[in-house]
Amino acid sequence: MITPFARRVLNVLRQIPAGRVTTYGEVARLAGRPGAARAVGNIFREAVEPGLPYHRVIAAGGRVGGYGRNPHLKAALLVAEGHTIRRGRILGFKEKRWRGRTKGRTARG
DNA sequence: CGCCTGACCGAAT
DNA sequence: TATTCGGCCAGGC
Repeated sequence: MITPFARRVLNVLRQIPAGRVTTYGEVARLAGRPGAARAVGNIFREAVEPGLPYHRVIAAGGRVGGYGRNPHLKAALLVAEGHTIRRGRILGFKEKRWRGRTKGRTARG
């Protein structure tokens, strides 16, 4: 079902650069609904749009989270992008965490 | 509007 | 570190 919110959520999803990860809560926030992390997960679950980096959205604390009927696939895709997963968590999560900025600036600009 | 579910989050133990 | 519990929100009926 295409809803305005789902629309924005998928839009944010497209902004996530490869090699980085973000959380459901962050996506919800960027989509304009802070706290709707659960809803975001539901949207991904129903979303059928191909070509979107669903696997780059993980749970808080660096936990991999779910992935429909293929939770292992999510981990595999993340590892394939250069991440390291240990005990269901991404190592160096806070280092690779995407904050919603594709245009990283190193001071001054 | 109420009821239920879920790819969640944060705090407490 | 792992487990438990309450809160939060969107979607479908």
